[in-house]
Amino acid sequence: MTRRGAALEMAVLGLLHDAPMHGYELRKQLIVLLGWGRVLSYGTLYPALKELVAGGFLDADPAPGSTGRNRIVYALTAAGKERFRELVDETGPSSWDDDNFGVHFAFFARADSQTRVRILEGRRSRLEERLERFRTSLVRSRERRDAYTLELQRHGLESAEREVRWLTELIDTERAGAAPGSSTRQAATTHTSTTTKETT
Amino acid sequence: MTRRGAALEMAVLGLLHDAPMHGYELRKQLIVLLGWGRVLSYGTLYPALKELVAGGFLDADPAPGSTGRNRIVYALTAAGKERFRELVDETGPSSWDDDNFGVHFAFFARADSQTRVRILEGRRSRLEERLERFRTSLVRSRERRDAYTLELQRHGLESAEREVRWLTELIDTERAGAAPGSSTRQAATTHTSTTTKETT
DNA sequence: GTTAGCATGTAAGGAGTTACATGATTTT
DNA sequence: AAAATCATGTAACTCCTTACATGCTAAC
Repeated sequence: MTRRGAALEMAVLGLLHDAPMHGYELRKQLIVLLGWGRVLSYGTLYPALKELVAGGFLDADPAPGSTGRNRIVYALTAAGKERFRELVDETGPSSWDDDNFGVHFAFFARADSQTRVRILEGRRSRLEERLERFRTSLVRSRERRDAYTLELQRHGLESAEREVRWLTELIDTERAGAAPGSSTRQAATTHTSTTTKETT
Repeated sequence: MTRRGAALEMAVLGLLHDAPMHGYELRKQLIVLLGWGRVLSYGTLYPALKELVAGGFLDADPAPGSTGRNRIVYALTAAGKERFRELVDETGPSSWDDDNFGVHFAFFARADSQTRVRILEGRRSRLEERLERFRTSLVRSRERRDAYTLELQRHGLESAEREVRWLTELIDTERAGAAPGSSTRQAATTHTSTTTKETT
């Protein structure tokens, strides 16, 4: 029970809940799912899958499909679905960690409104705490800081404040009983039209 | 030569370049220096210091000062100053990594303008690459995504775009031969006045 | 005089990466 | 038939955290 990254566990279970997949495909989906610009490596994924199989959350079937190659298709077991539900319903500190918040958000559609609000609020207070501590330490030590250090801190502060405002908006929307992005914005695809160079 | 976190190494050398310090104090400074809301632990810091001493970059003096307690004050050696200079002048990919960029930026005042521009541009292209890949993958798979997934991705995209704009502004400022924050903005402390709730 | 905070360290382990090893399938 | 890319895995190593162990000093 080596506690293999809770975020990864939840993401894997959530994706396989939608549709069974083999590891290679799963990895690509995982990378897209969250802002994870970082590449999730096989050295992380395969051992994690192995453990989930050992724990009885996944079934591993040597794919009989398509061309009969050596792929292994993973699918959620009943225990896996139950485990995913537990994770989705979790509203403790672990759900608003830097690492876990993104995954929880990605599967918000599976949670009920109360859960969503609790997680969003938890996340917001965590950020506000950090912000507060940061501001105080800035005030305490403003001697001898050059323009670049100041700019770095100003930018950090601004980003964090923006994040807090984003969360506040989401909380308000949620309380009003609506889905995000339904009012003002066009959701995600305003840009995509230009710059479609395929430099792979 | 275990390659102990380049970011930590540079931050330690940079801070001790300004003023000798003992580990406990150093840790607090390190946490403030960057947006590091995360707590840098002693289990990371002390072994790192040990290694820098072993490498000849730091001198460790049992503090004879103040009350004669058991503190160890670290100071840069000549080799340490040289090493720091190397790190400051470095403009390769390592200088625009997620992990290292912040530290390099924090010590920008020590680098010359050319170095600064190179690092800023490197950082920007790295972010733009990521953005491009992200946008393409969004277009490729817009089926079956609920409002929350879309909102998460929209927000991620927006943050990254904002970051790129920030870098562009800095590059322009740098090319014009000015320091950041000198034109429009008031640098860092515009907020601090409101919201001073002390809910610890 | 005891609690809080200063100060230094070590051991174990968690969460991941890189590099390697291997082979099947598809594309050129 | 060669090259690309699909696909699965392991071993070694990195960087960091948590938890522990120790003792000194300041404040209440």
